[in-house]
Amino acid sequence: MSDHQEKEQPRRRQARGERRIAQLLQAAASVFCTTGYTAASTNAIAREAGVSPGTLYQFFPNKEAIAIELGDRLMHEMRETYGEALATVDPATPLEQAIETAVDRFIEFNCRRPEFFALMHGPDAPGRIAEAHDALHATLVARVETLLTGFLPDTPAPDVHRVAQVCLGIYKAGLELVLAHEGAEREAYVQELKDVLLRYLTPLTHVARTP
Amino acid sequence: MSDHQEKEQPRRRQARGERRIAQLLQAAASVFCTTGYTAASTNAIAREAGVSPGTLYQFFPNKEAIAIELGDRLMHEMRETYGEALATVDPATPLEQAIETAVDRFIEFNCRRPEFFALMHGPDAPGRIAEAHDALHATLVARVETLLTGFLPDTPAPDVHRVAQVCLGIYKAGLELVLAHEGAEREAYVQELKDVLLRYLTPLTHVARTP
DNA sequence: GACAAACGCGAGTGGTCGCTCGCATTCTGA
DNA sequence: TCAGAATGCGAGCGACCACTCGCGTTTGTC
Repeated sequence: MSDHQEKEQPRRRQARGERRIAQLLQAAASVFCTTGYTAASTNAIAREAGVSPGTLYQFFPNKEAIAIELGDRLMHEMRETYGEALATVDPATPLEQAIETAVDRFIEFNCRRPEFFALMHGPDAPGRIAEAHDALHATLVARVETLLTGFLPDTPAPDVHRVAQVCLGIYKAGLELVLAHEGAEREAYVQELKDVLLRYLTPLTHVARTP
Repeated sequence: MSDHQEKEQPRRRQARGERRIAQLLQAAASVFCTTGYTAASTNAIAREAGVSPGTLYQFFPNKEAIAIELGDRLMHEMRETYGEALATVDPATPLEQAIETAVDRFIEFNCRRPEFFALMHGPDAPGRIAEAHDALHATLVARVETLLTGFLPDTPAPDVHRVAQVCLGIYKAGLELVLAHEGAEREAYVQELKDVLLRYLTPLTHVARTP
């Protein structure tokens, strides 16, 4: 039991290889973004990156691994950029400001990296990607739940869970509308999204506020 | 210019043929529902229907035509069941009741025919299906807009348009949650959906209500 | 400079899918 | 009864896709 090397020993990479990987991931992001994961062909990704199919498979064992690595890097960039974006809000701040901050941050990230939405909310997701998606969703639900618990202290847990799910659904729907528009129109949809969430949640806090 | 027959002269069908078509469409609905349009293979549809691939192509010229015909029948059934579901609401009825009725009707239909959601909100849609989807969406937006105009008489048209889009986005998000749950939990999500819409729209009517 | 390893290529392989074709069977109408 | 049309079959065709392989090129190391 001493010699089982679980997975690939990571091949020694030259600087050129790392550059190629970044290039390929950028091409993959572009292709995934326009065609979705399933419809994207590895040949198309290689062509977009200006390399041959064989070169692509020098750095990724299969198509899924490309999406996995891209997803991992996006997730890492997200955490790096915002830290625990939602965790910094404490119940002392008004609900309106909490929504404002959270929505602005996530919208900004999704506008800057549209491939994140394409990968995560895309309909076609093979094994590991679907897992990653579910994991992220579960994390977000849990985070929103703890946040909501601060605002709705007397609401029973199952209800909080449901409200969190609804909030994320609303956010996703709003994000789609936001990404589909530009400039001033986009800003207007962002504001609508905030309004929807605020008006949905405000009455819940009032009900819970009992002396 | 007298003899160009634009499209197919509809072949004379026997009763057996009509039965096969219904059988194939039901199989297609099942397969589309579980795998989505693109991932669904015509062979799988034929197998599900218990016939050979050749038989399938006796009745449909290609894979897209299957989805088109299925979509058409679903649309027809929807109109037949609910008539102009949203048109029957007049501004005299309270907003709450209007939302109640519209949401209940559409939710019921989508629960009874889940393939409708799979076809319409599925990510993969080739030419004509995407067109049908866009047409349906445009119709719904227009309908919701006229409804909203009754409740928000003083709101400018672009704002009404945006609000209608947001309402449909919320509905779609809610529908996904509803379809993902069963029984009492499902009912709870239906109620949340109604609450979201009502709370989102109510302040708009108050603002517009000027003496 | 020499050797090995990493990089790069693109034709090729196996598999799947949409769809066809030749032929057999069943039904319709006279 | 019988010709012709509709129905039914399933092996197979062409296209495409994920992925491989053999071989040539570049890079790091001594």
